[in-house]
Amino acid sequence: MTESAPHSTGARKLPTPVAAAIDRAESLLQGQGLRLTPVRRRTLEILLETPGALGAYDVLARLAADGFGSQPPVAYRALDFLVEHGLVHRLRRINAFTACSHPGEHHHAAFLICRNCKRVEEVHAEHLRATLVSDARRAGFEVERTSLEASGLCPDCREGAIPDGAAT
Amino acid sequence: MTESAPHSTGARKLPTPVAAAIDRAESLLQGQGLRLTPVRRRTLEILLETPGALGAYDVLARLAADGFGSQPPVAYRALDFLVEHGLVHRLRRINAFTACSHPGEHHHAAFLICRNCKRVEEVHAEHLRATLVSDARRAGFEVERTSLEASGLCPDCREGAIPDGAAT
DNA sequence: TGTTGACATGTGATAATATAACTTTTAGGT
DNA sequence: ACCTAAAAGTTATATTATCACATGTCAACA
Ligand SMILES: [Zn+2]
Ligand SMILES: [Zn+2]
Ligand SMILES: [Zn+2]
Ligand SMILES: [Zn+2]
Repeated sequence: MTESAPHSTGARKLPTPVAAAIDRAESLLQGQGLRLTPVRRRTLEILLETPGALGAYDVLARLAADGFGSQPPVAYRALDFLVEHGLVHRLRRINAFTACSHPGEHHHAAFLICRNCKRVEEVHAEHLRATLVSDARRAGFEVERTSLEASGLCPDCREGAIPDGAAT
Repeated sequence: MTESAPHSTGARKLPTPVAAAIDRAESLLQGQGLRLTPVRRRTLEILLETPGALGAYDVLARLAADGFGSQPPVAYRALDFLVEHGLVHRLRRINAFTACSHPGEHHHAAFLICRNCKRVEEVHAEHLRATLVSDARRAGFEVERTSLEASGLCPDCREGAIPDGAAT
């Protein structure tokens, strides 16, 4: 129900990147006694198949089209689960979700969101996070979670791009 | 309509911190040919009077109570204007707004948001921003705006605090 | 094997956040 | 006084997110 990407090599055993990511996700979860149920699996696939980020309702529409429930909690529950277990990230600047590009590595990431084509790049941000945590500690504040996001223009969109608009 | 904070010294000329901030804001705007109209002024006051952050609808309710319009665009327009001109920051993790604590200095800030008491601390983040911008440039991405936010526990809330919950 | 309990899913209703489109008012310049 | 542009008001609607409760699935185990 989710095949695509034929190869020029006769080899048709090679899993697509999406399938590989799903397998990896499944192992990760099983190692923690958690289940990648059908809705969750399909939700992750949907995000993996998408270059940019998707809103919860975009995900929901695709899930419903595949025969899953069509009410918001269906999408939000799957998304929340995947976020909680590090397979998906939530982008607060744009109220959207994107598949993690290196799951299972217990990482902290920052996100570069193209305002033109909506593509999202996940970059490592251990150092950013560490700096923020230590700045915070200096103020007596104990950091639990962070949102490190930037919007701007991706490499492909930098030419012929419209200026900008409002503030930070 | 917005007085409070009596002093023990007989001096009653000293402006409150809020009034001072309003004056500063007004000068800053006038210097750019912009107007701090009544709704905008009151909106800024409301945020300045609040230790934490307020949602747009909280602001709206207060504005309406003061005789301004009671429909969402009234609040959103004032808030957007203030954000655009650096007097207010928008917190995307919590869909809320907070007065800038050092306006007019063309700064980039990060925000520490207490999940317990909702208080918000604004910290300088020129270095964080610079790091992110340069990490991004290395990926060919041109940063225009950033959201650097953390949630956790403020100094006052660290004792007797409930553990935590979900993921980043 | 049947019961039970935890987890997962489905659904309807509603809350919370945000914007669009249009009208009226206001502040300033001529 | 008249005109114009910006601001404020208002109605309606779009978008995002959660609550509450019913139903289904599955494995532990009596
Ligand atoms: Zn990731
Ligand atoms: Zn782009
Ligand atoms: Zn500030
Ligand atoms: Zn606190």
